Amino acid sequence: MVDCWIRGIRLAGEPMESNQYRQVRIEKLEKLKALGFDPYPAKAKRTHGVPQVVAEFGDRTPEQLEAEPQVLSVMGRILAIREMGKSVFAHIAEGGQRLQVYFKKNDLDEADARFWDALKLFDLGDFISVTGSLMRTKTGELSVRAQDIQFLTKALLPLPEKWHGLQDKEQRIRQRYLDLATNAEVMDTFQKRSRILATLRSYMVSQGFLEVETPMMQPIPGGATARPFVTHHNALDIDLYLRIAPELYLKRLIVGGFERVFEVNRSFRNEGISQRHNPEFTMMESYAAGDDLRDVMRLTENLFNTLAKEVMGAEELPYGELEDGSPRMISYAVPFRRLPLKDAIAQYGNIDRARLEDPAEIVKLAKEAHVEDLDRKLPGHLLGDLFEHYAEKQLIQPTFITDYPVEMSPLTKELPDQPGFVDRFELFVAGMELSNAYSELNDPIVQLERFQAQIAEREAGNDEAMMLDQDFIDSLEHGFPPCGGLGVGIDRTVMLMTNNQSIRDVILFPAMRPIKPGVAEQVSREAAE
RNA sequence: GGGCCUAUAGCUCAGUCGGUAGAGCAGCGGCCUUUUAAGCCGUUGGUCGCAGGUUCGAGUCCUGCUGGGCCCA
Repeated sequence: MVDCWIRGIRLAGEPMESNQYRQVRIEKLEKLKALGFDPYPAKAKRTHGVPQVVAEFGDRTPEQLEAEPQVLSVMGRILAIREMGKSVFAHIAEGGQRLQVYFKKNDLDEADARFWDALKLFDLGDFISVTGSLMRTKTGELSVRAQDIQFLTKALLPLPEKWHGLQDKEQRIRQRYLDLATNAEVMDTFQKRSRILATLRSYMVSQGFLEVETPMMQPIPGGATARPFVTHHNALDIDLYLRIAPELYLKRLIVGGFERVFEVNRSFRNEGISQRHNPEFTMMESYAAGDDLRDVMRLTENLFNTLAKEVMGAEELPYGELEDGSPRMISYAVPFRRLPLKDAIAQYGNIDRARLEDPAEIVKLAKEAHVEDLDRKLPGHLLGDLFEHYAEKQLIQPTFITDYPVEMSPLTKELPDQPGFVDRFELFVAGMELSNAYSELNDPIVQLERFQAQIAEREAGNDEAMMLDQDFIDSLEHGFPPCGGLGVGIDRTVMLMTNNQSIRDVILFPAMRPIKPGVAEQVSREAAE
């Protein structure tokens, strides 16, 4: 059978390399057993985690460690072993941090030399727990001087190279565990991602929002213009769509009387994969009754400012490089710049602002910009295309783009003084759309008209246009108060904060093509039987 | 969808003009009781992504396929 991988998971195939490494390690495993070690015990002896040891004792001097001995037990995966006759140095890692262990033959307990013999059976990748006192070597490195060893797990397959780590981009994603185990900056990115999410949640809660959960499988996908994934519920015998946004359900909660809610979870869009797009991605959406777009802007800029300061420790963070190779700095100082969409096109496209008021001129400009599907699109759509073409990539410092055409925004309240345009912003940073927010449309009659315009678009061939959700309209008819809604792309936020240029660097298991599609189908069929 | 690049040992990478497949790390056998990309001596390990073609001879040239990366509409 051939190997078959889906999103990094090997579904079926030959046993992993039956090579010399595996064979040798199985023999060592047997020898460990013969010495009386359980190669896979259930519980590790541990008084401290490695990060904890580094944090608590990292600044102790050799004298302090001698005057006040710290005896502790730590567990970790062996990442390096340096044998020196009757001394052995090793680095163990846990939680993304390393600690040196010093095994000196005379220091080890057990007169029968069991530990010393076992040491020779350790491989890179094995887990051990070590008990001993903290010391500093003569080069000053904090180390555990081992007296007692507990063997925890035998690894049968080798880790990637210790110095370069795993480089092959494909393999790093398909076998993310090896990437995490050997590339410290990868572990760091994902630890920061976790802290960003925790900080985001506490910030939203501090602003009076309640976290809620709404369906990820929806009978009518809504809240965005995108092609959905379809799945099937057997017992109900209905097709369901993986949600493209939680919006319409969160709004129902506002109708129900929740005042401020937010949700952080995955949405799914059946579109291409790129450096900035993964078919499933994480979004935070929030709805605040009584707020308008100005309130949402303040919420948003303070959110990013808080993330930068609390997680990364600075208001100004590097993202990518300038042409001369120096880091490009992004400032999250508030307030962020505000710029209406048409002004952005005029400014960055070097276009006479007056032309953007004339539909015929807009079509002409769109032709010059080589916009696709020109005849199918309304002037409002073309403005969106022109913005993408001329302005988007140049919006480096955080900028709220405002005053969007209504055609691009079926769920947003119209601006009273600007017919055809709505009270919406998108936040751009480093040329990326980070966030999208509306003064929510709460007039059920206008909302129904907007849906009908969407249906007309769908019939004209735009399969990303919205479907009619009558229950959502019904909910609006029961009274939906003025409301400020916000969506924040979490993956892209993590990219910015951690200075990663690809969304795949901030998603643990991004979508990937199976290596053998034919076999994948066969395997899943067999599994289903 | 189009263009460019890429796939060689478990990992990181060389491989010249087409002429017997290489190094470092890792592994294995030794030496070494404060090393840290430890060092020293010896040594195992290859379906050169897959399938064709050209050639006396292909890792190398050509075609197709597959996976991955980058750029463009």
